[in-house]
Amino acid sequence: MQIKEILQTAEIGKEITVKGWVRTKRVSSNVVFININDGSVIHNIQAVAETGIIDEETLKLVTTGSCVAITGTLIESQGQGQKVELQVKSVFVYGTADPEKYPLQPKKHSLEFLREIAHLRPRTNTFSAILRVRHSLAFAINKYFNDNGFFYLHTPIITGSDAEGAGEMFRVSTLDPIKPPLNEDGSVNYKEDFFGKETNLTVSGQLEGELGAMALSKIYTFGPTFRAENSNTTRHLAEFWMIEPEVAFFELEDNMNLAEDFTKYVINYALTNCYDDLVFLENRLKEEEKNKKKEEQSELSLIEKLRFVVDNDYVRLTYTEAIKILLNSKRHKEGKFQYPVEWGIDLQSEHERYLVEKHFKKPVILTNYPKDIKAFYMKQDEDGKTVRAMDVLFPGIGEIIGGSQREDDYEKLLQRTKEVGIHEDTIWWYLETRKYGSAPHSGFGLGFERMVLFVTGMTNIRDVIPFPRTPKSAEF
RNA sequence: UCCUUCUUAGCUCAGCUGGUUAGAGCACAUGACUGUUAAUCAUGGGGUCCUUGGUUCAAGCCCAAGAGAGGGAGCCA
Repeated sequence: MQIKEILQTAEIGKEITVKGWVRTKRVSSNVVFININDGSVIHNIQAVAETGIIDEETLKLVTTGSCVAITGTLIESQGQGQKVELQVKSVFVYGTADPEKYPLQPKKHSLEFLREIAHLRPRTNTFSAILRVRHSLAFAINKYFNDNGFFYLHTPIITGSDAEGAGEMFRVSTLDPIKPPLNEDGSVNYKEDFFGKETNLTVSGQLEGELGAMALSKIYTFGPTFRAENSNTTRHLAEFWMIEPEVAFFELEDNMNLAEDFTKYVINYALTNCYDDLVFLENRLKEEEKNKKKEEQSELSLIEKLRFVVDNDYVRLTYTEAIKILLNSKRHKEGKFQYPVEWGIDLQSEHERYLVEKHFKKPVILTNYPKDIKAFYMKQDEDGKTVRAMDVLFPGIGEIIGGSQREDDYEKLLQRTKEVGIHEDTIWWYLETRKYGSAPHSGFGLGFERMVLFVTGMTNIRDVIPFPRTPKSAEF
C-alpha cells in the first residue's frame, strides 16, 4: 500500500505492508523507530517495533537508504508529530545501503552536491517534491489543452530544416566520424548519410506545429527540444521540454489571452494538487532566505507568490511603451543600467528585470517588438517597423514564453525569408501553407522547466529536470 | 564564449604574516540513556589540502598552466 493512500484513508487497526526507502532509524532500549518514504507523498510513515520483534541481524541492515518492506498494524501514534504509525510485525530488507558509503545523510545537502549524485537525489524530500510538482504541471498542461479543444500534435525530433535559426543545433548522423564520405570540394557528402541529407535535433516544433494548426485549427506540441548553444546559466539547458500551442484564426490579442489563461490554469492546478509539496518547498526557501540580507528576501512566500499571479491580471504593454518607461526610470537617469536604452535595442536582462520586478511587480506581456530583433515568421505591423510578437516575462525567471502572430501573407513571408538568408527550397512546405488556404494564426513557446522553476521556487534550472544536459555535462 | 568566485575528512566549512603533528560541526562506528522525530551525551576511526610545474631552507597558504564547480552576462524557452 502506498504511503499516500495510507495517510489518506488511515484505517486504524488494518494490517498493511509498506514498501519504501528508509530515511532514518532511531533505536531506543524498548523500541525502534524507522521512518520510511516511498515517494508517493512528501510525508514519511513511522514504523515502530518493540525490542525483539525485529531480529538483530535484520535490524542492522535497516539503515538510511536501504529498501524495505514492513508489515504491521496501522495504529494511532503514541508520540507527537504524526497521527498514525505502523506497529511492526515483520521486516523484509530488499536492498541494503552501506551507511559508510551511502552519500545521502539525514542532513542538509547542498544542491551542487546533489547534482553530482543525480541518480540518488530523487530520494531527497526536495527533489521528490520537485518531481511530483513537475509531473502535475505536465499533466495540467495536457489537461488544459485537451479540455479546450486542442489536439496534441507530435512534431518530429529529427529535422531536416535549420530554418528557424533558433540557435545552434545537434547534428544527427550515422556517417563514420573519422572518415566521412566527401564531395569533390572536400565537404562532407550528406547524400550518403542515413536520411540522404543533413539532419539535426529539433530546436522547435513550431514550423510543423503551424502545419497542424492549418488543418486541425487548435494544436499543441509538448516534447523535448535541443539547443547546442554554449549557454552556462541558471535558466538554460541543452535538452529541455517545450510546449508550443498554435491556433488558426487567433490574432495577437487572442494569443495573449491564451498565454495568460493557460499559465494561470497550470499554476492553479499545482496549488490545488501539490499543496503539501509546495508547503515543503516554501519552507525550504524560507530556511534559505534566513541567511540573506533583508533587501534580498522576497516579499511574498512561495504560495503567496503563486496565488498573486493567479489572482491578478498580467500587465500588457508594447515594446515602445516599455522603452518609454525605461527611459523615464530613475535608474536610467542615474546611469545605472549597464546597457544603453533606446528604441530598437533588444531588451537586456537588467531591463526586463527592472520592468517585471521593480516597476510592475507582476507578470508582464511585452508586444510589438521591432522586426529586426525578432524572427522572420512574425507578422508585420502596418507601420512596417514592428511585428506582432509577444514575450511573457515572469518575476525571477525572465522570459517564460515567446510567441507571435505569424505572417500569413505569402509574398511578405517569402521576402522576409530572403532578407534573413533562408533558402526557399528548405522550407517550401512551410511557405505553401500561405499559398493554399492561408489564414491568420498565432502561437507561442513555453519553456517547461522555466515554469517548473517558477512554481517550485527553485533558482537553478538544473534542479527541476531529473537529469540535466548542459555543456560538458551528460552524466546519468 | 566572456567576467568573477571557489576547490582542505563522506557532507558543510575554518585554517593567522609561508614555519614543525592540518581542525570543527554533521555523518559513520562503539558505548550510555531515552516513545524517538535530522534524538541527546561520551569515546573513536577517517586527509592525494583538485592536478601538474615553479619560487623558497620550508607551500594547504605565493606564482603559472590545466581540470572541475558556483554566480553574473550573452544567446533564448
